[in-house]
Amino acid sequence: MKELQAYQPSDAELEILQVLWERGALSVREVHEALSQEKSVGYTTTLKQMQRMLDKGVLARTEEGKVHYYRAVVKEKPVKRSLVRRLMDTAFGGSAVGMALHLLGEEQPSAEELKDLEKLIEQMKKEQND
Amino acid sequence: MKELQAYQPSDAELEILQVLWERGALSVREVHEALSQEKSVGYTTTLKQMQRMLDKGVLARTEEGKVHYYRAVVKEKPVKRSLVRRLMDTAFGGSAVGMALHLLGEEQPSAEELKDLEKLIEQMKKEQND
DNA sequence: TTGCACTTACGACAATTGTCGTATATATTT
DNA sequence: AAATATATACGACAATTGTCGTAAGTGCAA
Repeated sequence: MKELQAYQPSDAELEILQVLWERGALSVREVHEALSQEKSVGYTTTLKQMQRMLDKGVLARTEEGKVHYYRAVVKEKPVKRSLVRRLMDTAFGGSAVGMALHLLGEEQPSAEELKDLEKLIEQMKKEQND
Repeated sequence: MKELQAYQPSDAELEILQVLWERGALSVREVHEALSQEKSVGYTTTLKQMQRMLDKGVLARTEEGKVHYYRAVVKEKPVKRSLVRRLMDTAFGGSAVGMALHLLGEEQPSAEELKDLEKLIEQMKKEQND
């Protein structure tokens, strides 16, 4: 049985969510400023995207004077999980390890990161023997 | 400087590519049969997708009687790499390890897979000291 | 030679996306 | 109160996607 299809944000939506997940409730202006650091885009473009996300129920907002403050309704973890899962399913035959190997093969992790990885693996080995 | 945007197949396109990467040059019928195992979709839908991919230069074909045989022009590795990278950049701040950790935290790998992972990590540790 | 059976070619459609321009409403400043 | 900023609301557009229906071509079987 396939999962009910989870919410899959588009690229532009994900960028906006990313900002809101990190910084909480923000005005369109604030989100727009944040996005502008990364790319060039019109204010009304960001506004429109956020309004559409509001319609979809992905964002919620509260009004304060003439400014509207938006916040993410969808949770970061599950959304990212579903994004990763889709790619994992179509491109890596559903194998998390396969995808992880592919990822790790791409770049040299720092000593710090290697330690995290080893710790995780240790833990997984232990769980294996339960 | 950002990379030139690489080809990013849509979901349906990726499914088709997946079949062709695995099995080489196939007729539309054959691809359609393969896809039908996974989901319900009309023959002409698959045909249309493949024709569009031909237009884009993503696929190439040779005619043989009335049947056309299609093959992938784009390479599996780079395409997957770019797909993973996009998600990694937008959802995991560009950290491969961050994404890998997220992935591995999701499911219990088999003993076999754990071994692969450990081997990879050993290798990376060695490279670190070069 | 007629006519299935099967293939490709084409066109159409609705939904989604990314982008804006323009209009309107509302504060804030003179 | 009038003018100036600044926010939001709305509508539009082109491109992409996923899906088909229908037409037209081709070759083999009866």
